[in-house]
Amino acid sequence: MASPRRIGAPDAKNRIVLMDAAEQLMLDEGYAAVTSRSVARKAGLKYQLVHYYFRTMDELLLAVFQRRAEAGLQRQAEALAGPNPLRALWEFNTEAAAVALTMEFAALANHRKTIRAAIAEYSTRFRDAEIAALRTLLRRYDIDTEAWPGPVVAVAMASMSRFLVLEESLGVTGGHAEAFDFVEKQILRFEGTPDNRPTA
Amino acid sequence: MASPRRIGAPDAKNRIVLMDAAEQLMLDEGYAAVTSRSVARKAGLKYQLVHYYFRTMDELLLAVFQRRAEAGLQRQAEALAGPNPLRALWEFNTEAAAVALTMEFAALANHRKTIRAAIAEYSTRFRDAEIAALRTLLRRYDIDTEAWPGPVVAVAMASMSRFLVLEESLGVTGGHAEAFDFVEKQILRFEGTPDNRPTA
DNA sequence: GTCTATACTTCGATAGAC
DNA sequence: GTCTATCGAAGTATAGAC
Repeated sequence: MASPRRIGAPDAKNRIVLMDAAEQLMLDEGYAAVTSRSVARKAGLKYQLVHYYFRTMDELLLAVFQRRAEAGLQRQAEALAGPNPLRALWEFNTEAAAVALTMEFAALANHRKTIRAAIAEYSTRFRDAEIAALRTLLRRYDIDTEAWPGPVVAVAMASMSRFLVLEESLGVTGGHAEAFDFVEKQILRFEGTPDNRPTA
Repeated sequence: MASPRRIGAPDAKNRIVLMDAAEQLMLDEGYAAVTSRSVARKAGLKYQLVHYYFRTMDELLLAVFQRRAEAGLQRQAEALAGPNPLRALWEFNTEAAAVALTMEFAALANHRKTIRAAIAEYSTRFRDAEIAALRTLLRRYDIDTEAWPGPVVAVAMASMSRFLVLEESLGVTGGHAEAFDFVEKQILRFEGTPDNRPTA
């Protein structure tokens, strides 16, 4: 399995450049467009360099995913620790680029074992953090957690946010205005606007 | 644009066989694995025949999508017209194969114009039917449509069902048991079990 | 309707010189 | 660390014989 081939340092500048190019390509044209040649072209390098920094294309894709996932976990933690966790979480989960990239990796995961394992691991960590945060949050806002358990609210928020963003990117908007309005009302009710917390 | 090349009849048997093979490949290995050679191999035909029945690979993919979408609209209409529309809609939207195929096409749509247009069109028709049905349904079940507008419930059901199925296929299950349980309780409340309508 | 033959492109990956 | 050179495999698509 292991190759005796030489490999570039993990912190080399060109390694980062190649990862940036791969990520951008994935967003613009989908994972199928991420080839060693296309990545190198976008990075302004020779395509053989891709194979010098990454043993296989899977290794490159995996590195791109892990970098974003780690950064995402960091940002999620900050959002949940802030003064308006509900709003911050919703906004974090409706970032168009992040959702698009996640969907692309999810599609890729259907037939790439290593990607699949990485997605499963990070998704679980994201979900666990959301559930833990929502449990305490719902209690703080005096919400009936018998009728609205934390895990249910977490799944509902995660699914609706991603789904709405995904559909909008495809040009589908039926019911979106009402859905966004509904979510906004709930957030307003418990956290008000970012600058204006409700008194109740 | 138009080619003078000969093309097979739309109802030819091998055309159907090729579409079946393409669909199965898409489910098993993702859209990137759907090539003229792989499709023909699975169908037990020469790969040149793919180009005889379909001018381009896009045309094949589009035909596969449209066939499933039309069948789906038909089944959705039946579900919504039945005695337990809420349960039927939920079950219809949580069919693993259908969700997987939809997600694969959604990913494909990011960089294939013709697929994108088809997805947008059919998704809108699906959503419109769901919203129309839920509007009358919520009224029938005496649900406060001020607090729970039809479009909001439609979007929530559509997003949660697909999201849960997608995550399970990746091996992510955090919060799923609670979410499925929550949905089941709501359906039970308004429609009971399939054989046992509630009295209230 | 199905076949052979073919043209052309792009891919991942490696070896070895500089 | 980057280059040239190259391999073999796979892809889309078309022409023309049968």
